[in-house]
Amino acid sequence: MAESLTDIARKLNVAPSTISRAISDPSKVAPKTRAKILSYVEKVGYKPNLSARMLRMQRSTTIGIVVNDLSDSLIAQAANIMQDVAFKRGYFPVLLSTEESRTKERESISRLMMTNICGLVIIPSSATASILENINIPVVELDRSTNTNHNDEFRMDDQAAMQMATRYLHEQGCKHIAVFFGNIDRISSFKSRYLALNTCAQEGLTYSTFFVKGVTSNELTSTARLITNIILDERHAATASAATSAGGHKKSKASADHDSGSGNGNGSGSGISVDVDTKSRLKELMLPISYDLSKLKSELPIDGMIAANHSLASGMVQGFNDHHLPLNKDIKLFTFDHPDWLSVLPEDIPSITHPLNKAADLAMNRLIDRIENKYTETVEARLLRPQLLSSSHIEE
Amino acid sequence: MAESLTDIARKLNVAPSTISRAISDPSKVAPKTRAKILSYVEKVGYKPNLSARMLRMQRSTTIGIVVNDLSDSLIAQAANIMQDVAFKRGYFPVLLSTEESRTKERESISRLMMTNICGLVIIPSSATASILENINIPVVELDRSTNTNHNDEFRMDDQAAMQMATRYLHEQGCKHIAVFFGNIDRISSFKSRYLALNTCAQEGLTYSTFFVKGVTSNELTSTARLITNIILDERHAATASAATSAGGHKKSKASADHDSGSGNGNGSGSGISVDVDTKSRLKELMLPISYDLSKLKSELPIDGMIAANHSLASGMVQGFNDHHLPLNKDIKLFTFDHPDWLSVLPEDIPSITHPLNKAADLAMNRLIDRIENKYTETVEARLLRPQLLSSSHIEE
DNA sequence: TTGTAAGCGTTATCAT
DNA sequence: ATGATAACGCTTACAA
Repeated sequence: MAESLTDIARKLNVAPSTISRAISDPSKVAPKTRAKILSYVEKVGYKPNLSARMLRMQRSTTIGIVVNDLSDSLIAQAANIMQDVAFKRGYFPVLLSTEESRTKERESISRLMMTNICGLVIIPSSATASILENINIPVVELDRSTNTNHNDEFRMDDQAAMQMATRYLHEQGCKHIAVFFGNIDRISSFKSRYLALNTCAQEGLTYSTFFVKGVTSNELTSTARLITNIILDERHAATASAATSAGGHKKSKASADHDSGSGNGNGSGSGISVDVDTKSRLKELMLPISYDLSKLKSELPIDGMIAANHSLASGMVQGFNDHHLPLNKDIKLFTFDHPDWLSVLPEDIPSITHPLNKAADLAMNRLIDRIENKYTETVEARLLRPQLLSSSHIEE
Repeated sequence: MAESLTDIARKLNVAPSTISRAISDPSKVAPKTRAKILSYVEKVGYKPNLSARMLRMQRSTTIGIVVNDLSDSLIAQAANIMQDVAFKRGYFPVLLSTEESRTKERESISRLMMTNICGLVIIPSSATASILENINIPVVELDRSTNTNHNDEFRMDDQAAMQMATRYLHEQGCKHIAVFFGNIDRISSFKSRYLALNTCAQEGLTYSTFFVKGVTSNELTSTARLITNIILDERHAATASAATSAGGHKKSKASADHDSGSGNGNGSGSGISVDVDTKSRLKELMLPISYDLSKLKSELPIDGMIAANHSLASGMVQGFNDHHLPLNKDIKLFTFDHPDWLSVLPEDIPSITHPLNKAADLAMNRLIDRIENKYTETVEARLLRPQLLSSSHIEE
């Protein structure tokens, strides 16, 4: 068994309190005894019992970090940074991932509260507000918002980001842009990005919004892929009908599944086929926010696509690969989040860097400032400016 | 403040011990009082103080999980799985990431010990063995090994994996394969994969091994990229000189294009004049394990490349992109780990799936079995069979 | 400067 | 079936 403070006190013939002082407040003990104690403590590798200390002091140095999805490398990096900051400032971070599950979120927070955490950084979901209702420790919201204005918040300036995205595509000469979102009712960042779109009127630019079904990152990706395939099919059908529609093009894996059902139906020339079939298929893939398919087939074919996060972007890219279409040629792509895998693509995809690392740093530092009462202003929602990353647009 | 058990006892006019029993051992209390207590407890949302409980019971249900790199999505997924298993079996997982830093590893483990963890799953480094020396709780090693035979171990069967890799490339008609490793002295999986290579003699197949410098994933990637660029330069120079057979040292100009055009690769500097220069540059990029450059320039040009993990693979792919070379055409690529980003590439790269998720599940379950004395056999090193993933090789 | 003693919130062992 | 009591290891007045 590990030695306790009292054990050591007996061994050295001093009072337990002396040992305690020697460790925590060296000035309050005679240098000589202090040296004796510390050397012995060092020798036997004494580790104070944190449970006892926390119980006695009625406070802990444990900070909870609750994130939505650790498999997301952006989030994982942010988590790392927060752990670092916490460590450096003398706190002990406890990291939990909810996988976008409310049940898990509830369990995790509940369990964290039992362990006497002294603060919490959380990437909230729409369920978080009610879970946090009776919590009386400092909380900081990262990346998303509960919209309660109860806590400090650090996240990207979605409006600025969307502005950059649309302006960029506008400059590239795009006319009609498809924008992919996830569930805007569940995830605040999708919502704010969607709302931002309304402020992004660019001359001669129109948008089609797609609300992709799915909760997890993987679900978003595969659904986005399917939708992209449908869009590319549509486009192909449209251009092909202008010329002669010569059978189907070559597709691989994923597009094969969804095609098997429709089998290109009544294809055989005759302008734009699809219609009913495509419509119903699209409906299945999207959230029940009405989308007017006719937009998709307006005179202006889609020549730009924006993914509101990197999971959606991954699906888009896979869709283009399925069609053996080069990225950024006929249709310009643009993605939020600047995911790692961009570096491995043969073509550049312009992107908005998500300043999540910076936000994470600020969030953890703010939390600790709150804990230590070094920051006592009213709550603040800090929006971090994103950055446009693109080989053909190095300004900013 | 949160209510304590004693507070509740006072409110209900019962002894604290009765409350405690009502919660933890319902059979030991009268159904009537039990109901009264539980309903009240429910109402006020009583949360037991875990510090006090741990202090009293001299044990905890906290399990430490120490991983090397959370930004690695494979690792992050494994961490998730372990957290799940732990939760489901009534334990509380605490996740920490070391970023391959020994200091952090030491700190993390030390801190975990103070919090009274009852078990530990760790992805060990070469420093772990000494850190764990005086630990007397169950430990399970995941993915890598301390080679101490003190703990249960769950990881991939590296030998089988390397066999699959080389056999596959052999079947594809490769003759001379470059194999990229990281630091084999620091990371056991690199070592075992390297050692496995010796058992992989395939008829008419030769290997050149590259030990890539770097600790973090990013470092490995960027160094691997540079080395790949050099290899491709060499190859280009070789074929060019063969074609013109100008029997001279004209190769230097060959690589000029990609250097200027390759965008953000942190500049491989000015034109490449092979031999001396290349040799010294290669040396800088690789660990001081002697490598005979002449092999690289033997009659057999490299026609296959194996990356011993996905960070190295990422660098390779970027190298090919820098040269605007299609993957898998003249040089077949092969990677360990089956990283996510493969799905986003236009070309398939065959890969070995790392059965880390399975291993993580087994590891956490074994740990808890040890904690609960449900498993008392001597330590076991379980090697999990990897799987070959390739579009042109669906067997296995 | 150091020792003494009380108490943090639990649970286990007794006694009732 | 329940209540009283001690103890887990530590910190912190307060006393010496």
